Amino acid sequence: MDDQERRSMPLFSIGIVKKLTELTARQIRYYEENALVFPERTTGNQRLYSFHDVDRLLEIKDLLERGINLAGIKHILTEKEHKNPKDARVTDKKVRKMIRNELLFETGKMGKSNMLQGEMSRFFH
DNA sequence: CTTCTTACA
DNA sequence: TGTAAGAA
Repeated sequence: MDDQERRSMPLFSIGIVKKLTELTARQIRYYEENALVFPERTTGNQRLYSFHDVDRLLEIKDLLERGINLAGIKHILTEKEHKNPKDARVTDKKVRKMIRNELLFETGKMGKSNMLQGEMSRFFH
């Protein structure tokens, strides 16, 4: 099995992930509700996170600390998946640009409240 | 004892 | 987000 498979292997309980990410169980579950991470489940319905999931959570945590909301983070992560179907990574330059735009959006410097998904997409490109 | 879901401050 | 409840 290759690296990709290993990184996607469901291995950690939410308790381990809490320690690894420094996030609360509440947050970890909440981000799942918002489709930011997709942990597997055991037969007993227990969540199992992979290295990939942990990486995503750390990224979410970082973005959150930069003042970006879940919607913005979702777009950024979705963009990365779109641009990186496999491994190729998004340039730091592009990430900074998306973060800057998100911050502007948040600050409301361009009339926030109800920007539609379509506009949001164009906004990020 | 840990985790899950649901609901409420 | 935190936390309480009751179940698993």
